[in-house]
Amino acid sequence: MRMSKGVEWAVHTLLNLAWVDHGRPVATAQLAAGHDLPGPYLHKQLQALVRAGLLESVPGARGGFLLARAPEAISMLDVVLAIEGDEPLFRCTEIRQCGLVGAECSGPDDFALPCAVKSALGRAETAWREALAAQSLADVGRATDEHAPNVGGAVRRALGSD
Amino acid sequence: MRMSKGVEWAVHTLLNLAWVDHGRPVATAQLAAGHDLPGPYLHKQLQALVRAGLLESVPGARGGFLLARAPEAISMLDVVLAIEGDEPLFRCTEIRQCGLVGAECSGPDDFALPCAVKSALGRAETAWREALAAQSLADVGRATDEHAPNVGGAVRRALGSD
DNA sequence: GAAGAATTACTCGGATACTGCGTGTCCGAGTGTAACGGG
DNA sequence: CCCGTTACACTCGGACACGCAGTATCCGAGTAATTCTTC
Repeated sequence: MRMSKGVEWAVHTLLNLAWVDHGRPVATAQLAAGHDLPGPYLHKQLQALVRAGLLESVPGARGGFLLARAPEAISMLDVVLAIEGDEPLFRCTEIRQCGLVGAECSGPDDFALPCAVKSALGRAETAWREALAAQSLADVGRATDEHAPNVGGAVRRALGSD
Repeated sequence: MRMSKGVEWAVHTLLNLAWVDHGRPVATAQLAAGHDLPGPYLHKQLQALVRAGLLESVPGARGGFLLARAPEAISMLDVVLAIEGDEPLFRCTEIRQCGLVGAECSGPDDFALPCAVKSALGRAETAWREALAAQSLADVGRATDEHAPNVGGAVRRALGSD
């Protein structure tokens, strides 16, 4: 149960696009070179971000990708769900109703309420999602600017020159 | 990034052991029949719970497994880590230091502090772990007893007869 | 010199192979039980 | 009748195949810029 590395790539790429911030789109090859990532695979992740509505794609010569919304309106949860999909971490298969134990539970209301295991794990997952939703791309960028003020300029030098 | 189904099996099996609660161990075949699970694979998960210190194994004839601690002392986090391993969901590969952007960041302190992306995702993971650690096996069992009082007796009838 | 059309080069988009982990299974080592024989 | 020994059956423990999702890659469709021709 480990998160796909595409999430890390997506967040850094979105941050780079927020830093560059000229009206022109940036091509996949430029974004990949920025962090030495395999271009075709990064391209696949960027497509997922477009489908999720986080990026705008510009086709044709001198095309590329640019942010579809302001960095304040993009949460970490949006990025994770765009890459990983919106399926829950824990999916209950209702084994409580199977086997000898399930057969012994003949009462009509024994399974009326949700499975307590599912509820317990679900509460933890809700806390995780809320913590992700509470942090925006702008927050992460601001934290980086405060801790390492040179990074923003480095991104503009590496990707801003066209 | 979905959780292994072994987690669901482990929690239900631990709950069943807590309900049965006679001093004698319960064999894998009995536990598997309780929820119609594939015995050999459940056995593999139970071994992981033994390695994590949640179960005691009793070898030999009429052997099996029994809880190593009281249900109040077993948290949902213990179970998840025992099955899934204690590696973090998000592992930072420090791509911020790679590629053109990393090369432009020549400042000595640009990478001194932790990556902001890692910190942001890590905060969410901490919230998830804390929510899991706050719920014990006894809590889940109590919730089931309140919602479906017949389940405990059903487990004892299905697994308690030896 | 300016306008229009054809060409060109570059980009995104989806469809296609490969690898690692989760899933499922099996057999051997070890131990407690039970039966058996002797005192 | 009681005790020691032997054989046994059952259990756990780790090692061995299979399938699917993540990983990595490629080529085709589409578009904007460019260039050439014509007026």
